[in-house]
Amino acid sequence: MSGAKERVTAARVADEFSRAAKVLVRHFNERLGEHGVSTPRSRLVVEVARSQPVRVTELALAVGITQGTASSLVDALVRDGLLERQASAEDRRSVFLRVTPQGAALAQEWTAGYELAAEELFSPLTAEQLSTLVEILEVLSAGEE
Amino acid sequence: MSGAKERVTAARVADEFSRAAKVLVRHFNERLGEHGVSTPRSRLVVEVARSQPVRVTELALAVGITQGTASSLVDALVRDGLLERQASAEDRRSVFLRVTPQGAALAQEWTAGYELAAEELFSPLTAEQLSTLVEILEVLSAGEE
DNA sequence: GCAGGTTACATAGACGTAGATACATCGATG
DNA sequence: CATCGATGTATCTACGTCTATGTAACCTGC
Repeated sequence: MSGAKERVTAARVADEFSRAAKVLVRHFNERLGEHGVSTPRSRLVVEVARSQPVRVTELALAVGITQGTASSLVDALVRDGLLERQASAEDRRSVFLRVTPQGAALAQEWTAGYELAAEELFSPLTAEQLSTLVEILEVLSAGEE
Repeated sequence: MSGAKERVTAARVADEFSRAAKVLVRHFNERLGEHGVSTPRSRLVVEVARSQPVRVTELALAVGITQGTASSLVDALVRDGLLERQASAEDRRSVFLRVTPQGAALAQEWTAGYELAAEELFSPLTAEQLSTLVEILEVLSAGEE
C-alpha cells in the first residue's frame, strides 16, 4: 500500500491521538453550536430519540459516559423541555426517558448536523483509510471494556 | 493486506473515535494516578522539563490546550512546588517556566509511566497499524490548525 | 514621546466529566 | 416475612477545559 513505513513509539501515537481527539471535539462543538447545542447534549437527545423508552443507565452506556454524568445532563434536558422522565410502574427505581415533540424535532436536526460535521472532518481521508481507522479504533476500545 | 473492507459512514467513525478517546483518557488517568498525578499535570511538567525555559503560551501550544487553561494548571503546579516562574528581564509580560528539582525527578518518573501506559494501550496493534494510525491522525489534526 | 493596536499572562464563569456516596427499591435466601 | 446484597438514580466534589475578559507591557507610526 501507500507510503514509507515510519517507526513510531507508542508515546508518540498517544500524543497524536490526544491532539486529534481535541480537534474532533472542537469541530463538533463548533458545528453543533451553530444549532445552539453542545455535542454531549445533542448526543443524548439523539440517542433517546433513537431508542426510547430508555433508562438512564442504558443511555449512559450507549453514549459512553458515567451514570452520574448522564443523570445530571438528563436533568438539564428535562428542564429545557427536550426530554421527559416517566416513572416505571414495575420497578420504581427506574425512570424511562422519552423525547418530547420539541426534542424529537431537534434530534432530527442535530442528527443531520452531526453527520455533516463528521463528513467534513473526515473528508480528507480515503474510504480505505476510514475503514482501516474504524478497525483500529475498535481494537483499542475492545482492549478495556 | 488484511481484512474485508467494510463500508463505514463518517458518523460511525466519529462515534468510534470518541469512544476510543475516552478509553485512552481513562487508561492514562488510571496509570498515572498510580504515580499520584493526573494526565494533564504530568504532561505539563514533562513538557517543561523537556524544553525549559519555556513561556506559558508556548507550553499551551505544545500540549494542545488553550493559554488560559495552561495558566491555571501552571499556577497549581507552582503551588505544589513542581514548577517555578521566573520573570523575563527583557519582556516583563513574559514568564519563563522551569522545573524545580522535585519537578525534574517526578517528570522523569512520569515520563516512564506515560510511555509504559502508551505501550500497554497500543500493544494490541501491529507496528504497521501504529504507523498507519499516526499517518491518519496527522491528516486529521492538520485539517484544522 | 504618545496613541493605538498587539501580545503575554491571569482570572472568571460555564460546562462536561469522573468518582464517591446516599437513598430508595428490588430480589433472593433463610 | 425479615434481612441483606444488588441495582437504578440522584447528588456532591473536584477537575480540566473553553471562551471571554481584564491587565500590564510592548511596539509602531507619527
